[in-house]
Amino acid sequence: MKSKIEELLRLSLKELISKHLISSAIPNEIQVDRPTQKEFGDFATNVAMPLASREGKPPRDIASIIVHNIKQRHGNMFSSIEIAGPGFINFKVKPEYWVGVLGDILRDKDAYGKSSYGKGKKVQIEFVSANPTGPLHVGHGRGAAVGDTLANILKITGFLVEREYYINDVGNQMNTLGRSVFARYLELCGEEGDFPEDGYQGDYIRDIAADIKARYQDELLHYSTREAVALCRDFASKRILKGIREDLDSFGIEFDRWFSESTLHEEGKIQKAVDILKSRDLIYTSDGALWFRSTRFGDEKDRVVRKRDGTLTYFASDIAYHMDKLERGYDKIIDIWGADHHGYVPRMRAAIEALGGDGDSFHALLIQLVSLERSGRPVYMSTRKGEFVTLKEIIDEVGKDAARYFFLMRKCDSHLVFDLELAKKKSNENPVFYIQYAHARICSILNKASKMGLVPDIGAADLGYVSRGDDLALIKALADYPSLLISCARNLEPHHLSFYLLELAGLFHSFYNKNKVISDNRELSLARLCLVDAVRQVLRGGLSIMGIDAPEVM
RNA sequence: GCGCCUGUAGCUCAGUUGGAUAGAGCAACGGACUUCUAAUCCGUAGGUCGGGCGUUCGAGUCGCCCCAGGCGCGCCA
Repeated sequence: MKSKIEELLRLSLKELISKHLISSAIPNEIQVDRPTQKEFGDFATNVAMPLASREGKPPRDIASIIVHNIKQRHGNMFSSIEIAGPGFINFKVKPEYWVGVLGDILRDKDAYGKSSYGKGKKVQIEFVSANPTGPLHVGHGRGAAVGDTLANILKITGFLVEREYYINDVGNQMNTLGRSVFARYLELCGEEGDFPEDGYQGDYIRDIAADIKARYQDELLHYSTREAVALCRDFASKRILKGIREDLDSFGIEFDRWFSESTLHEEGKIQKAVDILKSRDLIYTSDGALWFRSTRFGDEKDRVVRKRDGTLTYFASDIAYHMDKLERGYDKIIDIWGADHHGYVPRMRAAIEALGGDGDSFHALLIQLVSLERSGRPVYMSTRKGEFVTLKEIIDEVGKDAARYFFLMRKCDSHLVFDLELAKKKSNENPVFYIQYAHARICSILNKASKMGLVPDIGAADLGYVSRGDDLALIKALADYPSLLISCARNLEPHHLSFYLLELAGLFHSFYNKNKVISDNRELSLARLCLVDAVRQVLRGGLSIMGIDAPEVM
């Protein structure tokens, strides 16, 4: 509905310009809002105000020209169009037009909410990308939920989306992993195992070592340390990666591509990237190391890509990785990182620009910390000791649905407090439950109705029965859904969806308590069945975008 | 010291990219089940939007300066 108003305004302005009633160009973004005050109508626009300053006329005069034109062209759609305050134009849409939304929803089914906002542009979204050195923990869970949901939102708003997981399977941390496992293995063999200072502490390391022991017995004792560590490293990373895949699977997340860092080395892509930068005079040698001139692109200092000892930095791989992304021709590249990597953004952006990419098409979404609570009391975690709470533990305790919702109920750059007890509650305090319950309630109504021979049928229903009061309020909320998704996509902010669904569920619960859907009035019942069926569809669709089930019975 | 994020009701947070009188939920109090799911709903209260200055028709939103908290600032990953 909102985009329809925008379209009308655009057409109207176009005509006014061609008739020379307005001389400036159409603003590229016409702003239409839902006003906070009910008296102001259903929609409001401020177009007249920015235009006024360019036209050198009072805003209210401009507004009146626009209003006159729209009344002429599309007057039958509105019950009133008024000019208010400094120059707002307020629209009140006729109920007949509002109820049409129900038809859209029931006809389009799961496609309701779809739009062509993204114009088929290719978007790559890389998320989770945890090193295969340990299981996924809570923080990864938040990144996973955000990334997956954002991908779904971008898809439904008309982008072509690819999801990717980047595996850091090269570098020091992998050797540390190998040494850690080998040390535990030696312990199991009754040997002196000097556990590395910087080793991985978690119990999972012992478990992996035990598996190696079970499979190889004492064999590794006869290997050189180097060979043994390498075996442990490969065994462990494979095992851990398998675990990560399983965790993501049970979290409902699938990737289109698992991109291994080692392939960059094998295919010489890092060298290639460095050579390209070198040819553009963006690489220089200093103190025996190779530096990238990231300051040329706004970074605060230049960055090392090859250390004095000849080994490459993590950043070097990342440059090559993003060069690979650029070569794949995406219109938008989204990386989801932990907020502790924020210092990394300028240099990554610099690298992209240096390689000829558009810095503005690169977006690094930073995900803030998650802290766990249990009924308001903090659950302490220490990564250093390996005492972190894993994603698997969370899913096992509160379930996939609650976990996903909780990870999405704050905007990314806010700290998130995840209360495990709240997530398990079956009451209106728990937002997931509240939304799912609304859905189940509707299913129950539809079920009962169908036993009475009543089914929602948009062709047969007289929607005049739902064009007032609580019914109309619900319809207006449903009509917001498509533009809400666009707004999520535009700002890369999936959390709005969780708020929207909560609000819609609240409106429904309130409606439910005041009004009977199935009543003696057959016409009213049929119309309301269409209404609640539409609510059910939007709830289900929204939840599915968030990766949350919509149970029919609870 | 420099940079990024955060600061909105007692608590947890929204605020649609500068719009009209700043909103939810929880907690508290009082009510509603002979009902399509009471696992729900209705009503009542709460504010110097951290502070200050500026930009303009208009600021929670933008700029600058402070204050508080978090996180970064490696030839670590």
